[in-house]
Amino acid sequence: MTSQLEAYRLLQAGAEALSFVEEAGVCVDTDYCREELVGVDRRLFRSEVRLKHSPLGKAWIQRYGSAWRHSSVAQLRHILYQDMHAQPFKASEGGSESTDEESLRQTGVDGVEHLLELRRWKKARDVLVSFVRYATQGRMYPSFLLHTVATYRSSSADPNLQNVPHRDKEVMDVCRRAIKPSPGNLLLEIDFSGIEVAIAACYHQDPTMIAYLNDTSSDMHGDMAKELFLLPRFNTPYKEIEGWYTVRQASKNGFVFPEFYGDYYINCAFNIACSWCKLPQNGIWRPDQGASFAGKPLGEHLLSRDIDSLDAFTNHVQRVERNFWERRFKVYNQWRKDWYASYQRTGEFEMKTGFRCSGVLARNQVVNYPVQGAAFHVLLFTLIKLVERLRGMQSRVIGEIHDSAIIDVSPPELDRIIAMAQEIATVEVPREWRWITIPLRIEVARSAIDGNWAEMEAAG
DNA sequence: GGAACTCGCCAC
DNA sequence: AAACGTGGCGAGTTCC
Repeated sequence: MTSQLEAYRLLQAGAEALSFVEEAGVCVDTDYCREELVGVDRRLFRSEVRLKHSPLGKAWIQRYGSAWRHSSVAQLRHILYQDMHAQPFKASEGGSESTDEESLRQTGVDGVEHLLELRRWKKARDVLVSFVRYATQGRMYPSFLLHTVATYRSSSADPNLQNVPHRDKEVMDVCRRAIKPSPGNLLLEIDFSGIEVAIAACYHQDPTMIAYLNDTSSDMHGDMAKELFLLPRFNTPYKEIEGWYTVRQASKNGFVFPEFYGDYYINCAFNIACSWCKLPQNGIWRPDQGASFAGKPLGEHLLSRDIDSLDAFTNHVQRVERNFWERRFKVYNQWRKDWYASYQRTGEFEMKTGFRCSGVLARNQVVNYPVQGAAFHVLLFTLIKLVERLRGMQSRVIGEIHDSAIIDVSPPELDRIIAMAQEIATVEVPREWRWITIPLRIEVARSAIDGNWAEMEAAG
């Protein structure tokens, strides 16, 4: 078992390595930011005009006049739930009626789509403005901290380089085009794929999970997708069927990962029904909408197996969940129970990397912290070694996002750095930590020379 | 005029 | 029994 002293040494070396990362800084194209802000502002203006002329906007201005602010959730709450008598869909953390994206869509009020569009581009605007604000002579210097997070992960600030938009393709493009390699260089991103799932397996040693992780031809998310959506058998491989990727993603992001984090079937069923099947709308189960698979909407696949309501789907997901934890991954499930019981007895637990957690923690925290923390420590170890070995070279590690490192690479050094990263991740990490019993894999992506962070291609 | 709070939302 | 884990940040708002 790794000792607390080793944990301390990892933090010490990590802090030193990250100080070099901070010193290197990130190249940012402020001319691009300023130009792009013109277009973003134009989008914002157009959406604001549309909102003003919608029923929602009219009601808003009628009550607040020139004091109306589309960014004021307090005003919005009043308009939606008092003046327009919309049905609150859920409460926020503090107990008031929520005005988040899901809640706005659920109201069905005419005009919320313009407000959501405003929020989307406001986010992009905030990112570009912060880049301009933090840039000095074409570089900015985000902080990477190791002492702020309960799980012993890192955080980033001023600006936060760990939450630059990615999933929304359009917004991602606008924001990440601003981040560049140094002149003549390229950006390289080294990413540990599925690291949290692999690290979790090092704790629970579930044979079914280990088999999935060792057999690259198996596909856990694909198997779960078939079960979740009751997909029929086909003569052709699933991956050749239209919509397979979407269905698999729905299963992964709507069921498997939420279950790993501690969510449960009622939420999963509802989210999948809303986000992927576009169900239920106004309480009516409409199987003809949403993502489709083999030319048929997912709702129809479900209907053909007698799932004709949200209740029926929820019951089905409950059965899938039982099968998931009580049969498929029962050893994993037993580990969660034992791990939590041990915490309840002792009031503390220790991560595989030697970090100790104590205090009043909820069950989900107790189960998640050791995985989240140790997974990050694998990245931190890799980053420390990379920073060490890049001394005397031209390339610099310039950032880190929990399971990936970003490097500003001088082209002649590219192949050497990729080989270095492969060696560290797949040989040196498991040699340092014998408890790593699952093979670790990295994915490498690169930009063009003088490219940007929005246009990354697989490399290595 | 600033501290502290809530809310929404981006990342992993 | 409980019910998605960890952060940072901007805007609005309230309080002192």
